[in-house]
Amino acid sequence: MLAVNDRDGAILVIAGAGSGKTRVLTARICALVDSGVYPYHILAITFTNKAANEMKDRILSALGGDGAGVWTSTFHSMCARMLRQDADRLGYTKDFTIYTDLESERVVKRVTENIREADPKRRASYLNHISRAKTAALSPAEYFEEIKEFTEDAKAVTLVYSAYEKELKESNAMDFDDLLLKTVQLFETCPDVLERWQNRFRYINVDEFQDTNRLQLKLVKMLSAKWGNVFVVGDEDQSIYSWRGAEIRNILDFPAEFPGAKVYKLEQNYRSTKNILDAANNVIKHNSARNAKTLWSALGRGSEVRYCEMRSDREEADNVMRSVAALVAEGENYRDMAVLVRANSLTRLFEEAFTLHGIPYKVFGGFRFFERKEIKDTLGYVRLAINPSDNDAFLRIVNYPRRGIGASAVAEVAMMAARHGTSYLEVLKTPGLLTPASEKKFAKFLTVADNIAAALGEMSPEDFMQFVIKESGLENTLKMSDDPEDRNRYENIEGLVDAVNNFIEDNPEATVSDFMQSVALVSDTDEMDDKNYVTIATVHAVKGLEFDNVFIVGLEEGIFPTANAVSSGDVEEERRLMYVAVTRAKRRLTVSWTRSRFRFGRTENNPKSRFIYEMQGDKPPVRTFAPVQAAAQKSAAKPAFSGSRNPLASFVSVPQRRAGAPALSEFKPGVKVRHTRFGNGVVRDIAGEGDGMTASIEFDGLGIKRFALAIAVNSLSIVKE
DNA sequence: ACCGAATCTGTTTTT
DNA sequence: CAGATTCGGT
Repeated sequence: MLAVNDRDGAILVIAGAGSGKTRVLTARICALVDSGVYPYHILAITFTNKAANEMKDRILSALGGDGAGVWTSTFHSMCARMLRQDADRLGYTKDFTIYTDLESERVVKRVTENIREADPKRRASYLNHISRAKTAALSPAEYFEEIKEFTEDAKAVTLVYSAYEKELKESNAMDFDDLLLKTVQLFETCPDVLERWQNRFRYINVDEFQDTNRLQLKLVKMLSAKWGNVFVVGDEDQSIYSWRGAEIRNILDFPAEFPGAKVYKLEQNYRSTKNILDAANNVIKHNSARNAKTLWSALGRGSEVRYCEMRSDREEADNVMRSVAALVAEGENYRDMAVLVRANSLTRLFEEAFTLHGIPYKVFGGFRFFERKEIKDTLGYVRLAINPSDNDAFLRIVNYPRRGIGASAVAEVAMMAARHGTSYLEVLKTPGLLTPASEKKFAKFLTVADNIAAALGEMSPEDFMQFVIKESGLENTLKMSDDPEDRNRYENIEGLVDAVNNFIEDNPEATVSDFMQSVALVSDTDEMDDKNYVTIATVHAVKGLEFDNVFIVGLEEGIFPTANAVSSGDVEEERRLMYVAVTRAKRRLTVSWTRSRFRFGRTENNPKSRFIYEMQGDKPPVRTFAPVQAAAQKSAAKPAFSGSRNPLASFVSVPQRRAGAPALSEFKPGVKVRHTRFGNGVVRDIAGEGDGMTASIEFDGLGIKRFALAIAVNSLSIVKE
């Protein structure tokens, strides 16, 4: 291919959906190496860690050991790695903590309480402003000048921003935007560092360029300034992160930014059948901010797109569940199916329907393992051991588990820390700063923190993690607790040890510190694997992925496009999102909407999405597949199977058991159980055996539901009396 | 300091 | 509706 063999200079490849973007990038890198470029001099930046790893694997299998020198990573991981090396040049230590937005939110919340002008309710807005300011590389004072004319609370925003910055700096911490911003600043203030990296990265390759922001563009420009070899791939029609600061301009203006750049277009789609592609093209052509291009496919027409109008959200979930079962009956695999939603909250009914009928699934987008409170709390101890200045970690764990330390005691520490310009932990360590009564209160905690910090350098990551769980007192507290939720929490914490193990297995040289960094930067899709389950995900989470069978659900005005987009009149990004959703499908696409949906405690009746009309194009309205009404009603009253004669059992594949899941033999009539979604229940009846074993469980206020135990066991625990 | 009950509120997407 | 926050009682 032309683009691939064009070695030097700036090159932009506009690559339509399914046109083999990643393949082009990999082929390009292999071609570079073949032409004599040292792999060591090649940088490849992707959007997710998973994509980075996949690319690395592909390069390795194409080039063998030679490929190992190519550096593949995301912007954020790359910056974190660079900053670790030279953090001291910016006044941080190498052990700086990466604050995810959860931490940022906590900081803003705390900071807001001490600022008279600030309204605690506008937290989200402040965070937004801070991110925008950083992405524009503006200090609080500079940002104030920018916004003062049209922002009512510009003063408050500025105060919160600068207090936030102070907190982070004092905690030796950086947020996501800082990772990019501080790297740019490092390059600006330390030309020697920049030159070192320029000499290393002589060929820079960037995937998903349409989703880069200003700082990322700046980084690319700085790094490539010496050699001028930049190869970027992207598609403005798939730009779906403008709300996070991504600039479509980066790709549209690439030729202007990099004079002499060559531009290639890839318009052949190798992924989807013609019917699916027509639908995608029909949707996207309604957008104006784009370089017109039309994807074409050499594949056949394939199945018609299915349009399903449902009466209710439950019926919609039921319909998808049935379709999945039917497809599996035809020989399709769960792993080749995806249910795509606009918002996380819409996944719920699908989870319920799938659980109820024994269809294995995984949800991506939304709450992640590492965001669970108990996990965050446990990691708080690790954070404080690695970075003793991390005040947010201190506040998180100082009274968890309960040590009788309340707000007033903590306030005393905060005051002394401010007065003496030290970290909270340092206040505890310095004799005489606190009243004797407080000092006594904190003594236990201080010992724990000291012991954990001492253990950090002495133990293997795995032993250290175990030690933290014990020493912190979490093990005792949670194991002693009679709240069944706590048992679950403890199991999750134990899962953390597994996570550390897995990480060390993949990176034998890695330290706990490396693990912590990876935790902050993992994304949902990084966890995807090839096990046999249906993917339930937000459209954002499946960018770059493909599935044979795709269901796009909830296609109603106000949902997809969202109410916000509709009222602000800014529907183009929603349309690109729809385009991304449609183009995930290879062979079969089903879209559905419903006339009534239960949301926020009330029933909504929204008209079907404008995207439905657009998809259908000039073709006569495509036949709408009505739900099987009679059957749907019946099924709502009764599970689709009963006893051991489970018609699904023959093709249900059993997912991997969650660690600590109860043995199937533990389920007997009369046993009390807890389901992660349905709550507490009692087993009424058991039928079948082995993997085909099913249980009827009566839930408080929800009636009796029947489960395929081998699958549902992951969501069930036995409640011990 | 801590617990539970009453009350409020917010609901798009995430490296 | 569910999660967070506030409040009042111990």
